[in-house]
Amino acid sequence: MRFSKGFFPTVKEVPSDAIIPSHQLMIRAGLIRPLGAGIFSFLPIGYAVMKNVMQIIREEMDAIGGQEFCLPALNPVELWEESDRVRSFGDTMFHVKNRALVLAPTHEEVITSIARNHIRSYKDLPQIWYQIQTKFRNEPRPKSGVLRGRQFNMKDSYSLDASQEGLDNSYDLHAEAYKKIYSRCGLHFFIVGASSGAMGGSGSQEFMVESEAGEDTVALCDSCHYAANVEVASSGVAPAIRTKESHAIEEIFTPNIKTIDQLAEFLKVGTDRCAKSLVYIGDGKPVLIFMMGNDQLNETKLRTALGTDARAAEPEELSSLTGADAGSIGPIGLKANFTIIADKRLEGANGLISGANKNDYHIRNIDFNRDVKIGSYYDLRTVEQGEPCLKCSKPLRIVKGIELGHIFKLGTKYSVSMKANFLDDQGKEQPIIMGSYGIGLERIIACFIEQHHDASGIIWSKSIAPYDIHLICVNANSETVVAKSEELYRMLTETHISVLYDDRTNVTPGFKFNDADLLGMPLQVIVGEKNLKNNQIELKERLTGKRWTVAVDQLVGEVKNRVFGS
RNA sequence: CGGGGUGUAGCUCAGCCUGGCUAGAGCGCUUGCUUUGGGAGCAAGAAGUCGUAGGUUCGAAUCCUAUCACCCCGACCA
Repeated sequence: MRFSKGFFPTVKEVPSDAIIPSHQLMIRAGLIRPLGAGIFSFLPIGYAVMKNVMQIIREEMDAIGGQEFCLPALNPVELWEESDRVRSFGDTMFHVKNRALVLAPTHEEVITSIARNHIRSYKDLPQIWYQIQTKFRNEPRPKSGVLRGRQFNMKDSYSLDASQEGLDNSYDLHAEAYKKIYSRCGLHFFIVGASSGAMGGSGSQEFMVESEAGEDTVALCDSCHYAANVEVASSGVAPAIRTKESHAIEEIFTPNIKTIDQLAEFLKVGTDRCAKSLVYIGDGKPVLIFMMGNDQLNETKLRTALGTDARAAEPEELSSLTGADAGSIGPIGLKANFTIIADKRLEGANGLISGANKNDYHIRNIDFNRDVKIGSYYDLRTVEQGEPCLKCSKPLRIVKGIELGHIFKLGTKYSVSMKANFLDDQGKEQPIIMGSYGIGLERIIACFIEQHHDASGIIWSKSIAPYDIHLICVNANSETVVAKSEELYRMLTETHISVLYDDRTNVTPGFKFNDADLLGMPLQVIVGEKNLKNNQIELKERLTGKRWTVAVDQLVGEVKNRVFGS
């Protein structure tokens, strides 16, 4: 493509409302333009990258036996009522005003509908069905450029199996395909165990990249590569000590002591001797939760432990249920009947200090085995930076991550609610066992740029670069330089190398060099007067900035090696 | 949905607090000449309903009210 004929709207100035590097560079290099909040146009160079990513995805999906569909984005709302997801998506789903239609945020329903109409027998299974298609989600707050948009492209696939083992196999195939896809795109990623959450099902993993712009928080071990969303992460942090002797409990006057830190300071003890009390309401019933010292309660873990949603109690509820305000609540002398649970770290501990359920008083020497009826101990705490890894004891890092993909073992949630059944080899009707697997295309591109850029611009990998090489005609006024540039453009193009050819006559060399660095093709071929006099052409590797020259007649061979070599 | 911020030329922004002549700058754009290895020089030129609507005033980009859009923080995020 000739630069002079193409549409490459590069901009020098950083757009004012782009904060993260990928957003700034995608606009500056002319990949995208915003149309509304969370809505972007992909311009030719951005779409070229998108198509390359799609190609990699298609190859890897086809390699595991996937079949590509193109499903409608417009769906009858009735379909979504069958799975009860009109309610569960709520305001996140776009509804069409003048028809009973919705814009699909994902496609489990459509897939299940096709399956129930056509899958009859276990002999029709397994199937892997995928598509690359636009999704619509009414995000309350779009942000970070294309990372969180209201309309975006997703590769979504669905596995249909006759057995749990079949699902496990389809799931593993996807996990392997996803690793290949991200690796081929040039992304540094990691895999985390995730909570299967409201999707239901038995297993789920997220593919993530580490990034300050991320919306998830992850505990990572750099040594053994343990990785988990903090919603589910655990560490090998030491439990509370149990001393040999358990002294009798004793009430102590602690005026105006509200926090664990104040309490530990006042009594000159470590925070690990303090049992922090939290009151939650789950299913309308009060729950008293004990955490060691300043450990933070993890509400996702609490929800899992209780098997129900729970909320923190209001201040008025605290005093009516316990007899004290926050800061003086404890296990002994409660007014109401509580379910009492505690973090595993406190299991069987004694010599603990906790509130007396009387303002300005605490109780010491509490023995959880002797003095408190603990319903159960659960892992309820939020892992913190530097705690030892559960597997290898090396310190954990807590980082922000961007979710690039998510794989789910759905099970029979949709096949049961939507009646997608098959006859097994006993002639018995069974619900199809499903899996669901998603990859965000825009996120791959934005995350790639987050990981591969410098002060001058983007640094594409060969695999997804919009063009293989950037050919620069430095001196557009020199007939010999222009003639040689034109000749090389023709020769390289004939060799099936995709060339972005900067043939502009009206800009200075510096302008072309800066555009080339901004656009970020892996290899630059620079045709200039000085080198051409010596029958030489200059090459520049974008990643390293390394420059070298080759003889004119060896140029095409050298470029071919670079582009097609490993 | 709560909190904060911003809307002035294609882009980045100044002017607003303290109302007052014909609304500015840099970059970009058009034309001509010069220039040509890291975002060129000179000259001439085009380009803005100051987000929108209403109000106050002799007079509003500027003050007031409403509204819309966008950005940031939070809530939310199968």
